Amino acid sequence: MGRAPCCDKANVKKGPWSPEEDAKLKEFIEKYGTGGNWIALPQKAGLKRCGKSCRLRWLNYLRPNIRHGEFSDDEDRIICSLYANIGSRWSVIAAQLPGRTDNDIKNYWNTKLKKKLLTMLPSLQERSSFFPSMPFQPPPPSNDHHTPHQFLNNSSSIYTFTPNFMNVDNTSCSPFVQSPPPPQPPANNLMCNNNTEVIDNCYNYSMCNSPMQEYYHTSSAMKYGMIMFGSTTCSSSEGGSCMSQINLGNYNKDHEEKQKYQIKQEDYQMTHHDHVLGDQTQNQSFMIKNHVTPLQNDLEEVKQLNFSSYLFHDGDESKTSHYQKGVCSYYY
DNA sequence: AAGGAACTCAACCGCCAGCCC
DNA sequence: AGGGCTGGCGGTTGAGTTCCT
Repeated sequence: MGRAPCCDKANVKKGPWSPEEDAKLKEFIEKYGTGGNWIALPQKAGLKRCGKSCRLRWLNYLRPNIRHGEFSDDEDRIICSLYANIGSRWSVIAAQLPGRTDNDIKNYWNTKLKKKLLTMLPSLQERSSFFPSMPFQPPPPSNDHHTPHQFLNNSSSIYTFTPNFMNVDNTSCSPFVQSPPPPQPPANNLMCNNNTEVIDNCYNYSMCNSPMQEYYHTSSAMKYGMIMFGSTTCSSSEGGSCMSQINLGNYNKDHEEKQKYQIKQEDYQMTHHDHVLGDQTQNQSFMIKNHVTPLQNDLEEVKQLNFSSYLFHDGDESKTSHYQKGVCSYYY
């Protein structure tokens, strides 16, 4: 048995709304409210429309304080930041942009903002988990032990990507910012202390023992099918393989936190594997990040999200490989 | 000027969670 | 407890518009 239709499809009008219909709907809702029942509303209002259609028209177009038109730079930043962190949760994103509808934001992202970012970072289009439709290819195996610096030196340009739009010095920046040449890795490879506070506040770079920055490299990094997203979490490492350096300790220490975000062990592992960076990560700390951003701190809804969606925001997890979902950072 | 391509965005579709009986 | 109903949501569509050649 099929699903019961929400209305009599044969007797409802579809397509664009006329000014008369808009006026009818607006007048009715302003007078009587929705009555908590959209399905019954069109009949009461004298509209030959599906209740869902009325709801959509009201929410996306007729209700007061709706803003249409150009998005500001600030709005761009918020959208990018949230998208990078939580993916296509348009209603959650819209909740942070007064007057904007989820539909507007979705359209804006799909038609303009995504392209805008691509323009800023052309080779991103080549291969990126950022765009799930892009095929992912594991990087070639590597026997050398490049330091990140050496690795990055092979490149023509280096980008820092911070979806929360904060530079390491806490100044605001655009999503993709060409970075200065990376400083030399610290001699002791110690990236950051294990202070939980650092984990909880990834912006406090000053707490790290050594300079740390995340880089997004247009040719080399993308060649490896990676994109580094988000704010940072620190970790330390003392050699060993990439996999063995996966720093789960900080999260494991905080069982409550782990539970809160429903972190799964496999979620960590999928992002940290030799296939992504090979031995190039041997001397660097490398771990999945908890995307704690100031914005999120204001967002109870965001906090409730499954942790994996913070890390892998490509939508349908059942259709994508773990590697495609890889969202990672590397530090030195 | 015309025709095709590309883009925009309002609207629709169908799934899902939660509520109610 | 469970089935039906509804609202909410994200993905997709397609008509209208703009751009390009």
